[in-house]
This record gives sequence, C-alpha cells and structure tokens, in this order.
Amino acid sequence: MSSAPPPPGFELPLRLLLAFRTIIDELHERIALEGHPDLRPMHGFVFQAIGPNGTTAVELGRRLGVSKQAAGKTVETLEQLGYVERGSDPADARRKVVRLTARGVDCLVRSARIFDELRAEWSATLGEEQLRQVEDGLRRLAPGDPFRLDTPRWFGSP
Amino acid sequence: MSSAPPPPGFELPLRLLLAFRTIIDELHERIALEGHPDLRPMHGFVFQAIGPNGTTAVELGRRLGVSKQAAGKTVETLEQLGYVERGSDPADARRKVVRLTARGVDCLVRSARIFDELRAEWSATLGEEQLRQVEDGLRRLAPGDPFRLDTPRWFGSP
DNA sequence: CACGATAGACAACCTCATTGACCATATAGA
DNA sequence: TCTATATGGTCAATGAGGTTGTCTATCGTG
Repeated sequence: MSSAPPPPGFELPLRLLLAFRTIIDELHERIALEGHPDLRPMHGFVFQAIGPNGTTAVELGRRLGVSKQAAGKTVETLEQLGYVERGSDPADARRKVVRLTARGVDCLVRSARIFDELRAEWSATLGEEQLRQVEDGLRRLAPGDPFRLDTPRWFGSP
Repeated sequence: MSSAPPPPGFELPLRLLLAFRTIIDELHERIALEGHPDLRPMHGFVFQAIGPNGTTAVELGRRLGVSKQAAGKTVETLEQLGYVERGSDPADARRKVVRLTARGVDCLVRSARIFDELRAEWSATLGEEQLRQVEDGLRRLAPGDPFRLDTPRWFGSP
C-alpha cells in the first residue's frame, strides 16, 4: 500500500518535461528521415494552429499567444520553406488566408502517423493499462484544451 | 480489456507539456506570494544548475547548454535581482564563483516545499496509487537524469 | 620560463519577440 | 446612405537573449 516514501515533488514536473522532449525529439528525428529535415519543435504547433481549413495571421497569433506581427513573420518563414501559402479571401478583402501547402499537409499527416506509432511503442513498453492510467492522470491533472500553443514564448523573460 | 479505442497519439505529448506548464505556473504563482514575484520559469533551472556550492559562468553555460557569454549575462541579471552574488576564488584568480545569496537559497527551499505540497495535492486528486503509476510510467518512458538543463534553449530556432 | 589552455569581459551581430503607428476594408447605427 | 468604429495586415523602432570573435589575465605543464 504505497509504503515506500514518495519521491520528491520536483521529480514529476521534470519527468513531464523530459518525456515531452523525448517524444518531440523522436518525432523530429523520424520525420526528418521522411523528407522534412527543416522542421523545428515549434513548427508542429504552428501547423496544428493553422489547421486543415486555413486561418489568418491575426487568428494564428491569438491561438499561439503571440502578437499578430510575430505570427505574420512566422508565416513568412514557413512560406519560404514551402509549408504554407497565402491567398486572398474573396469574401473579405482584408483577410489573407494562410493555408498549408501539399507539403505542409504531408507533414501533418506524417506527424499524426508517427505519433500513433510512438504511442503504440509506449503501449508495448508500459502495457496499455498503465499507459491509459498515465493519460487519464494527466487529463485530470491538466484538464482543458491541450492545444495551448503559446509555449514557445512562455519560457523567456517578460 | 481496454476495449475503448486508444486516444490519438498526439494527445499524450500535448498533455505532458500542458501538465508541466500547469505545475510550473502554479509554483510561480505561489512562490510569488511568498516574496519572489520576479522569477521566471527558467530561473529555477539556473538555480539548480548553480547548486549549493556555487559554480562559474563557464561551467554554468555548459550545464545550461548555452555559451559562457550568455550564462554570464544571465548571472548578471540574477545578480541585479539579488538572487546570486559573485566572489573571487582565492585558489584561482581567473575564476569568479557564482553563489546563491540567502535570498536565492530561500527561493530554492521554498520551491522544494511547494513542489512537495503540489505533489500531495495531486496525490489527493488521483490517489497515491495512480500518481505512482504516472511517475513510474514517465520514468520508464523517459529514463535518465531528469536534470537536463538545456531546455530553455531547446525551443527556439537554430 | 615559455607555451598552450582556461576564465572572464567587451563588442558586433542575429533572431524573435514586443509596441506603436498607419492604411485598407468591413460592419453597424444615426 | 454616410459616418463611426472595429478589424486585418504591414512597416518601423525597440528590447531581450542568444551567438561568434577577440582580447586580457591567469593557471598548469613542459
């Protein structure tokens, strides 16, 4: 009955971060082998924030938790890398819709597949039961929309 | 059992990051109320990297995975905030030893206590059994030293 | 004692975020 | 309809934090 002393409280957050980094690093290692070597950890968040239907720089900034100018610059970078493209919205001449290119969609699809493969490997390592315990525990510790995308900025100073 | 379909593979990493952020944000909210309102998430890593015996800017840079100049600037910032102080090493006139001040040590002690309090709250929420399942699962998914301190730099672009 | 290695400081630069300002366009109300 | 306001996008200036390159002082080794 849990007779062993509990681990120090700082271990769990460090393990959470280390596990996250391990997974993301593994993802990028594999997706680099599949033709996307230029991606950075942050870019996956941006692709998810753009979504399959496209978005605008302002809305992207809101989702990422950064200013619209910063979001615009990120879009410009990803446009040069060939992952997104900008078009005009016929229904609103102010909006410039940012959409994933075929290459961007390919990246999203591969990411989703690799994440599923990685989960299958964790399931094999831990057993499906314990993995679900972990996932359920994290859902209860950190409820809400997991797509809080303002993390890149979060570390730095005010 | 486990007859329900597994969640998509990308949920776990997002939950890991969200849980980490939730914990760190909670820590900083509480430690701000105890007299340390100026701390940033990264500073805890720096304090841990300095350690109880002090260190130098070069060694700090190695542990944090940044250049010695960047480490020096961080030390300068923390010195102005009153968390560290620089002294000379009588055994080596080149070295300028960075040590935590009483205020810095106070911060480390309070952090450890608050982390333990937070863990007790998670234990009450999940039950000690499931919390240990989570911790054990993370240890197996991400083994090794949890004190990898090069995270602050990890997010950005190269 | 001379030489290479190390610790630290200074300067220039880069990247990425910020705020402020400005223009074009859409929308709501008198 | 015409005007006021809100919204989307861009440009400019700024600041934080990182980098590399260079320089000096000091240590350790031959």
